[in-house]
Amino acid sequence: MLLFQGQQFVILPNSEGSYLGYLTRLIEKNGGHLISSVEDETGSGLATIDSSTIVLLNSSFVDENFNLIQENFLLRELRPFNISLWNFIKENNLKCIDIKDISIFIKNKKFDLNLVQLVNIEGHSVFKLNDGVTTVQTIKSEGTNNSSDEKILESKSESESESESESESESESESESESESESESESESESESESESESETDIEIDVNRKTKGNNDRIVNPLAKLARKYKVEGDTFRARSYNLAILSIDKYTLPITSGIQAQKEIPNIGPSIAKKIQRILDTGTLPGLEQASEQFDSLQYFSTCHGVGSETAKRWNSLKLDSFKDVLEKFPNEFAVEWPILFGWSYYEDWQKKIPRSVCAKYLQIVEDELFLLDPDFKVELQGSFNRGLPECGDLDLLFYKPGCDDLNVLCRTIEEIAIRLYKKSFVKCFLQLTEQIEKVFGNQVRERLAKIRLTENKPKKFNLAPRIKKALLGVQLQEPISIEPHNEIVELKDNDKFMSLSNEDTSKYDYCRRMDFFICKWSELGSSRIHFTGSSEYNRWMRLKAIEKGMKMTQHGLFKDDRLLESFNEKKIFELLDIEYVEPQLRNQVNKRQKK
DNA sequence: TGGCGGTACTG
DNA sequence: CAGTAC
DNA sequence: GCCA
Repeated sequence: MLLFQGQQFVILPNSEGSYLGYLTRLIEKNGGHLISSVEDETGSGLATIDSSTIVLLNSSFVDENFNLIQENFLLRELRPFNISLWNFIKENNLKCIDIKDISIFIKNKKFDLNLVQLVNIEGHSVFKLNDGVTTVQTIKSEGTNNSSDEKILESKSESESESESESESESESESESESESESESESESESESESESESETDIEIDVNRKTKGNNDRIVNPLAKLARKYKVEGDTFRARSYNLAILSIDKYTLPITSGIQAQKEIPNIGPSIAKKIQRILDTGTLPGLEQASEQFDSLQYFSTCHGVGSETAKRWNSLKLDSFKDVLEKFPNEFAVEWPILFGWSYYEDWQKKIPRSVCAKYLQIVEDELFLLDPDFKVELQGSFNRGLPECGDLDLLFYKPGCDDLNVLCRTIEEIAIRLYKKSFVKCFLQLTEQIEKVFGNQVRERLAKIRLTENKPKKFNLAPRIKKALLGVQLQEPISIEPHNEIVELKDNDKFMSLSNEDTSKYDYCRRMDFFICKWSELGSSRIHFTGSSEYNRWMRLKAIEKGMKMTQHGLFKDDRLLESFNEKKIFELLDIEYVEPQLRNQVNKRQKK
């Protein structure tokens, strides 16, 4: 008698991509029947599902207390026709388990649901915010079926798990006091954030800001200045300009004079006010045009991973205008910092945004490999994905293991995972070296060096880190993805194309992506999640709050006088800082109205 | 006038 | 230490 | 660059 004989399973959000191949084969080998996702829109596939079907949930949607998390993300990964499947599951109370728990049955050689913890999928919508308002914030990526989305999401959430119930309840108590303090601006109604979520661009990337509003002719020159200062390495000045721009965007009235702007808009001081007046008078700013040539040069170089403002300025002042130029005139510039070679090789790929629907595929691959290595380990997508953005610049993966604070185990694991995935050709390159990584990857570094004829100068002596707390990688899917990113990028000059490792076939979109592995101790899960979810602006703002209160906030926790106050419980950290807890989706920009 | 987030990795 | 990146 |  086979283990899963006669038992039906369905994998959510999907089992496609063959990355779950290992598990599906395992199940089928043991006599289980796997319902492939319902592939037609008629819903007829539902007929094959009955109340005894077991739902296998992708582990990234299950938290340590076996509650469903990130239901909105789950729904987004489901195809439109599978939304009804999800409805069916909820209505009929189908049993859900974490897909990783399949291993428990295998281990015990027994299929018995008592062996595992069922996942609680009721009443755990992330749309439940602290203020008790059910926020249906739909991210406007592919808006095919918003209506059905919302219907499901309105399921109210009274049954909270006890683990978070205390923090919930007390933040509720003070929520009403603040409701009137901020009247007009953006927060008013959530539905509105869907229609113009464009305003929530990251502070770094207002390059692609849309033209809107009267104040745009003022903002554009300022944005240019911000980018200019950024590539010049004057980050504080650049940041000031960006903050000013965000403030102008929030200011709904037309700007008629510099003085007015300085008086009424925050983050605008005498200098920017003067520039605004100049723009109002003449339509532009002096110096922008003639500076643009230098700007192009600096931008061209510093777009490459590993090249920052200082290197870019140095190369620019040496009158170099391409990487090849640098190579020919100053070959030693490359002899030392080999990661730059990969930045050069994937120059264009690494600028391409990743549609969030694709991100899940990348996660899946890592998850499957991690499961084989240690099924107790967890990995989560952080960064812009976690904040719900429709496109991500890179993928930030946070690894941890419940109960494990051992840095050696954690470091070793991400290193091993990365190496295994390199052998499977998913990982294309590493940006640091350890002894182990050098063994498999060293030759490719040497190959890149040989490509620019530097092999002789620097035989094969690399600095090897004893262990790595984070792994910076380039990764690539085997099968092309049929979704095209559409952001603008800085193009590699023809002279420099000979180093490119991008796929020649531009009809396929299997770009190389930047992926970062991070680890955190179990005891630091909360502060790490805050840190890696970002955004960077949000982190800055939060850490500033900590400073104001005489505390210090890092990815390792919240401290006062070097004493740890809290690092595990995310909500508690917010509480200690007197900040209202907000879901990751609302951390794309700083929310001016913190309460209490 | 000093401060601007705090940490990890490389050479 | 400076430089770069997260 | 702006702000405390």
